[in-house]
Amino acid sequence: MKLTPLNKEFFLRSPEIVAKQLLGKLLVRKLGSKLLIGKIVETEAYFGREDPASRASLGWPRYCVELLYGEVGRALVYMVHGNWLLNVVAHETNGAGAVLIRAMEPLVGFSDEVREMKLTSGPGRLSKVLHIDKRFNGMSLINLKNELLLCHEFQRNQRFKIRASHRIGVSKDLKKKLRFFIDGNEFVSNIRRY
DNA sequence: AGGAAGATCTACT
DNA sequence: GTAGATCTTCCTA
Repeated sequence: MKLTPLNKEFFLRSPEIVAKQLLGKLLVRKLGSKLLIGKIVETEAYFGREDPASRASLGWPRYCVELLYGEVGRALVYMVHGNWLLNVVAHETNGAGAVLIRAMEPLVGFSDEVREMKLTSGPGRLSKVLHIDKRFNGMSLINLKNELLLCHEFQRNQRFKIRASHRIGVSKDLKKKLRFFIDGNEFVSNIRRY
């Protein structure tokens, strides 16, 4: 079981593509001597200022907004309704955007409670279980030395069906469906499965 | 000091 | 599927 972080080129594409490609990839958290590994099963894509749901549309300078335009592969962590949400910066060269990681399937290092209570489905709960907070904002997620990373799956080329829906909790959404999830996976967050 | 925020839980039609 | 209460921190004034 070798951990190979995703490379920068992976994130140098449209957030929509990256959101789909992230499904099935691994989210790895080093917590002291413990190692927590989960498989990403649900994501959402956010674009630049043309996207009314993106923080980029709020204008800048503003917390987090600069990061949307910055180096890809970095974490973007902010608080919404008392929950920390984990995003990764992804966009084409000179673009802006990010992918929100909404849910994962616990694979390694998680307690039975986490698995039974589905504590990794939903962006807020996921951050709580992984102890992700503002400290991670701006940190690279593709540096093997860091405590939080995005890695390739252990067995590549696994097949699964990707489904799409509108983004959750967004007041002004785009016409395009930008929430993606693995069909049939029980750790996809319950609300609006289709 | 007040309000907003990409959430979550519960309880309805 | 929608609606409300409550959630916790950050932004703006």
